[in-house]
Amino acid sequence: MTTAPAAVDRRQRRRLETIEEVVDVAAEVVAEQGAAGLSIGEVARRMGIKPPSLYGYFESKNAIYDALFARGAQQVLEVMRPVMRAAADEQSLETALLTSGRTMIRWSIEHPAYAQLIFWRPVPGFEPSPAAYAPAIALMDESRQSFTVLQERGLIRSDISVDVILRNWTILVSGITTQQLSNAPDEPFDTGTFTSALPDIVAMFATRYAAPPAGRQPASTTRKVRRADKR
Amino acid sequence: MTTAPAAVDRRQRRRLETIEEVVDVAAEVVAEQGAAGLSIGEVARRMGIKPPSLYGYFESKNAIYDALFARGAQQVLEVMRPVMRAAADEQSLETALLTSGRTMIRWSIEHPAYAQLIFWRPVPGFEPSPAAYAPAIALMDESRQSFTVLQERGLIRSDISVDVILRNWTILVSGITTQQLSNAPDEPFDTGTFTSALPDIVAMFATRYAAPPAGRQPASTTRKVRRADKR
DNA sequence: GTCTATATGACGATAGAC
DNA sequence: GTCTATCGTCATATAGAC
Repeated sequence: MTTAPAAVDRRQRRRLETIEEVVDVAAEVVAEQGAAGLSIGEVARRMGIKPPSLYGYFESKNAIYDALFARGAQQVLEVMRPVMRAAADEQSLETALLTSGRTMIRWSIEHPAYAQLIFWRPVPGFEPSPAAYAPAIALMDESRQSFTVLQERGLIRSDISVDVILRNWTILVSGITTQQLSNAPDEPFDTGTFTSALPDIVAMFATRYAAPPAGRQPASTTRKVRRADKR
Repeated sequence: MTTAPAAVDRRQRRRLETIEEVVDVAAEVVAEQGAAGLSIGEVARRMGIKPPSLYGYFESKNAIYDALFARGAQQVLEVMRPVMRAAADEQSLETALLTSGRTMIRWSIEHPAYAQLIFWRPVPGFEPSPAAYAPAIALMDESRQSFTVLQERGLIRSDISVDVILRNWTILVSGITTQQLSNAPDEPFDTGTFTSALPDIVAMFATRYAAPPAGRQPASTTRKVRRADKR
């Protein structure tokens, strides 16, 4: 029969492969031309088909953006998940942040096409669908979870909420990534002008938010760290 | 005579006014649609003229982007210059950074059209001309100058180069701005989720880079600030 | 079912009439 | 100095070949 399961599967599989190829090619184009430089015609040209054929797989250009966003968010989640799990078991806040920050920023620098789409909003009129956005939310949830564990383990000051810690940490990661991508996008992660600042930035953050060693905290309220903390 | 100086001046002035109007309208469009959403047709429509007429004033769409970049960079320089001068005379690194950081970030949040163009690279193929970029360079130069003064006045640690300080400071400012603009662009500066982090971030930075008070610095090499500073 | 052919309207840009 | 006319390309849509 023409509708036998095997045939359906084969066709379905072929279709999914094509969809993947579209996203692959779109990612190439975005990597070369920037997120706003994606065109359906260019994708079709590289695939050796005509632009209208793409509409059999994606109902609009924004749907391709959405697939790119989804794939990027999914990849970064997969890359970050084991690192965040390991970070929660780290011996100090500083090493935990250094490894997870390095992984996150390296991925962003090495996948600027996805990073632009996820970190910035370069495409007018495009908003990621809830499904595409889900991994990004999961990433934030797991980050919050890791910080919570670190705080419970006594490596993070207990007088500051995890949400504030997380917000401030995302600011730092976003700052390094943005500066590197917009000012020197061709520098590799390992020798980047701004990526090289990560140890500095992490030390800064850890000095402020790491829990002070037990028994070393005087009753005095004039400690520098305390004083500056009115919020 | 038709080419008498007075007539030339009047025509020249009229022309410059029109050029200004084009940039005004383009700024409106970019504020509404994002940097990549600018179209010559839309600008012409709002001005009540036809698209080709714009080519009498700008030779290309990128030339309009360039004018926008130049105006934005010029404005931010003018806004920042007095603040940076004052910052150099401030009583502490923390207050100096708080006022200048607040001014810079507030301007960026309140002028997202220009900020996008200056901080990010949202338009494929557009690079600002040297002339348009000049104010941005001047801003960096004056920032470096301010930090140098603060270091000479003993408010900044003398064992770290001004360039590293400046780089790390731009990372923090860029991080706050980017997070606010891309995650909650409609929040005003005063109550923004990320702009509210500025005092925290500044305190973090100042705790690390402010010169320790004279006479309070022990010979010990185990000071926290020192230890984390291998670079 | 998936493609090609074709059409529409907006875009950036140019040439030339007035 | 502004217009009309026009070009090539773009995203998008539909009809129909195979």
